[in-house]
Formats: sequence, C-alpha cells, structure tokens
Amino acid sequence: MGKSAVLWFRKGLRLHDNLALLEACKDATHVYPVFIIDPHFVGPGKVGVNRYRFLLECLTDLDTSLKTKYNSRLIVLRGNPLDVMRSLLKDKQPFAVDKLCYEFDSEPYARSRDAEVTKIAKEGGVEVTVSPGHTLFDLDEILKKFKGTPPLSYGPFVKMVESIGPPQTDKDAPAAIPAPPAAVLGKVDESYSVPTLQEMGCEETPHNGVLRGGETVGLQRLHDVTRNEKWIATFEKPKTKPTDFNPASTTQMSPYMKFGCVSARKFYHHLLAIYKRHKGHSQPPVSLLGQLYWREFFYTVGYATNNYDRMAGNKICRQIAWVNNEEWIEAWQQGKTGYPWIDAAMRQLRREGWMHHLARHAVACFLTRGDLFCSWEVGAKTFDELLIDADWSINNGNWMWLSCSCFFYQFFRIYHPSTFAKKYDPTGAYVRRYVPELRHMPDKYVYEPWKAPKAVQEEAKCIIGQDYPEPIVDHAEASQECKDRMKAAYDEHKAIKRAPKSEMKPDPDDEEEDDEEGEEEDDDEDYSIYKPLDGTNKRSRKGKKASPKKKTKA
DNA sequence: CATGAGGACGCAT
DNA sequence: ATGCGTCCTCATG
Repeated sequence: MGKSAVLWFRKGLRLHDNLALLEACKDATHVYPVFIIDPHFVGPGKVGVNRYRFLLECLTDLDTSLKTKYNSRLIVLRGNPLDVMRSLLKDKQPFAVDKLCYEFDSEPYARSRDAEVTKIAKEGGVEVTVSPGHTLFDLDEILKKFKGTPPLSYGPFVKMVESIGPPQTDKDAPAAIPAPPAAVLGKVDESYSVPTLQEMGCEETPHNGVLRGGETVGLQRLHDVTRNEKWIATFEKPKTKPTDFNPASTTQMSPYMKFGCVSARKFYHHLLAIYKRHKGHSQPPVSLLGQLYWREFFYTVGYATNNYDRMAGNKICRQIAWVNNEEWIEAWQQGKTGYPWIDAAMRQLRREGWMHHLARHAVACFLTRGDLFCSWEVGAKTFDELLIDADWSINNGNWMWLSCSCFFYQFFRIYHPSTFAKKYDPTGAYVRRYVPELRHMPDKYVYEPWKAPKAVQEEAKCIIGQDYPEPIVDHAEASQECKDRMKAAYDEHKAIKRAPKSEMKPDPDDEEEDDEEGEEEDDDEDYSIYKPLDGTNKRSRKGKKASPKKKTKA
C-alpha cells in the first residue's frame, strides 16, 4: 500500500527547488498540496491589500501549475492552522495522510506553530519532515559556526558564510507529482479553492503596482532581469536610484524571495554563473550576491535573537526613549508630512506596496532618529502591513539599522528629507507622480514648496497649508534635537556598560527573564518639539516615569 | 566629480 | 589599540 503525504505550503510557494515537495513525493502514491489561510494574518493593520493580493496570485499560480502540469490541484484550507491540522492529522478530515512535509520557517510565530503541529502529528501517528530551503544555508548550521551568537557586522558574517562553500545546487521541479485520489479531488470542491480578496476581508481595490505574485512571473522576472548580464555583474546597490519608476532601478525580486516564489539557491547559482563570465564583477556588500547575503545575515540574526521585533527585552537593540507623537505618525503613514520626497515615498508604499531601498531609508530615518523621534517599532509595523515584500527578519533588522538601534550607529548621519532625492531626480518627476498636488510646482520648489512665494503657489494651484501641508517639523531644528537625544541615549548606554554590576543591575546573569524596561531617567525635559501635544500622544509608550532612581529588583 | 570636515559611533580582531 | 564600516550633508576645488 502506498503512502499519502501532505505538502504544506507556507512560504516556499514554488514547485522548483522545493525540497519539501521532493520529500513529499518520495515513496508517495498521493501528494496533497495544501495551503492554510490563517486568520492570524487577517484583519485591519495586519496584512495590507497589496500583499494579500500578491499572496493570492501566488496561490492561483501554484494551483494552475498543479492542474495543468501535474493533474493535481492546490487545496486551500481555512482556519487556525492548529485546528486545521488537528482535524487533518488526527481526525483524518477532509482526507487521511501518513506524512506531513514542510519547509523550515525561522520566524517566531511559525516556529511555535510548527512545534504544536508536530506534536499533533505525533499524536495522530503522522510522520513529519522539515526541509531547509528558504535561505541559502541551514540557519542552524550557520549559527553553530558562531556558537549561537552571530556577529552584528556584515563582514565577519560573509567571511564565515563563504568559508562553508556554495549552497546546494537548486533542483528542478519534479517530473511528476502523484495527485490526490480522484475520490478526494471530487470531494474537495469550491470551498477548498483559492479565496478572493473579499473573503480575506480586503476591499477589491485596483491593482496599482507592477509586481504580480507567483512562481511563474517570479521566474520570468529573474530571467528578464538577468538577461542583461553586464548590468547584473556590475550592480552596486548604493548606485541605484530611489526615484526611478517604470522601470525601477533594482531587480524587484524581493517579494518573490519573501514568499519563496523563486528559490534563493537558484538566484545564487544564476548569479555565480554570470559572474564567471564577467571578470571584475562587483562584490558584497553592494553586489547582487551581496544582497542575498544581507538577507541571509538578517535571517540569521533574527533567528538567534529573542524579541527581535521590539526594543524591550531585545539584547541587540539600543534602549532609546522614543516619543510616539500620534499626529506625526499619522501624517507620516499617510504621506502628509509636508516633505514631498518623504510623502511621495510613503504614498508609493501605500499605493503599490513597494518602494526603493533608499526611499525606505529616508522615510525610516525621518520617522525615527532624523526628525520625528518616534519608535522604529511603529515604522516596522507600518512596513509590515504595507510592503508586499515585508519580511519579518529583514524588516525589523533594517528598522533597527536605520534608527541606529543596532548594526549601525552613526546617528549624526541624517538623510535630508527634501534634498536627498534631488541628486537623483532634479525635476521631481517622482514627487509629481505620487504627490499630484505638486504636479505644477516649478522644479525649483518641488522639494520645498513652502519656500515658494504665494504667487508661485497660486500659479501652481497648490497653496501650502491648504492644498498640501506645511512641513510638520522644521528639519534643521528637529534633526538637531534628534541628534542631541541620540547622544544622550548613547551616553546613557555607555554609562550602564561602564558601571558594572554594582547595585544598578540586580544580576549579571538575569539576561533572559522579565525585561524590566530600562526606563531612562528623563532629564531632558526641555526638548520642546517632542513634548506631548495635549493627550493625543503619550510621552513614551512605557510611560511610568515613577521610579526616580535606578530600580533595584523587586 | 573628488575631497575633507563634521564630531568622534560601534564592532571585531 | 587599531581598522573598518553598503547606501549623509555641506563646503570646497
């Protein structure tokens, strides 16, 4: 008698180089390709419409490929994965299986979910296999090399990664995938098909972006983008332009990497083949290969770090007394800060679910250490909702980077919120595209429209403060205050580090447990512009400024 | 386009 | 103690 295996798709939404799929096909008479729509990710503020649309496109593509090439289909189940798996693996509903195969996922939610599911499988007598493949290398293997603690610098990380040799060669899609039995295929009808956006609780909005989901378009993009080998070989990330659109100046492969539509290993070997033909190609960190290594880097650190997605209890994260001003946050999120370059980027994000890396830098710097001094966690959540390529490990890592909370510490280097983009796009075409209010503003004022004389504003049909907002902060003033605050936070950090245990830290080895909010003493009350505006925002999310002196353990 | 100051960071060795 | 760090800005030549 043959075996029935479930291939549980989560990320890794592809048929090529899918080790879990190959594992499922091994000795199986039937393979059930399954995806579970998890309500955990549904709802306001969770996953924005653009990423959901992208996901559904990925699922539709899988379903189509399975139908046309393999006489099979994708079975989409709905509900909490634990409930779904309980009924599948223990109650054998809607079908019975012997084996469960999936790809390893390093994110905390996935890890605890998968641990539970594994338990359920054991109880149901179902074998479980976990395959690597989302990253170039097995993260546990990398971690072992670093004795559990990966470096916080890229250089040493890459050095080690390169020393372990190239990742496994990518595998082709299987020649055949044994389909579920006809009886089951007949049983799983409409209610197991790919949902609509509406079912996901999203409004059916027009598709504004250029990036469609799926393995097929992902591979096509990889093919198209790598056809220009010279460009691939000489690619340097800092030299790409954040203001380019149609086409963007980068590969835009990130959403396909995030969902695993395209295998990282395939991308890697593709690049190396091109490098072989082009001597003098660019190098990490700026090269395209360097970008894959950055991904690997953040995945590794994210995997090894507790509370990686927040400041409290996060050992690698600087503790900084950010001040969340809700009005400013709202303005930033909606692209109404009064700084056209910042607003254009934020509107592109909301509209298309994508923006260039350096645009992400600019808006992140602006929200946190550059101008508004709001917490990077707010920014990370916003990106997590709106970006189609939002990737937990990379997103949180980059937010710590940009806010000078980890990885990068030169807080006096601040992106200018109006002139940074000028060198890329002197006439402001990008701004005009995403901030139509400024469409008729002369080049001279398009990045700083508040400086335009009234007559010019009238001529351009854009009165500042009426048709387009005044800047919510004065950059010169705000950035100086931010620098001062960062300096204070860093000094505090140094003081804590220098002063050893002596009565300020209860135990040198308590690390792990209850993150006792190192609430900074707030000696800097005279920072005018960051003071709370009557009740709309709290001083600091962790508020309680009660304790006057350094706490001792309760 | 290239260079240097600015104010002087931290991590890794 | 030293070297280095993907992706700053402004002023100079």
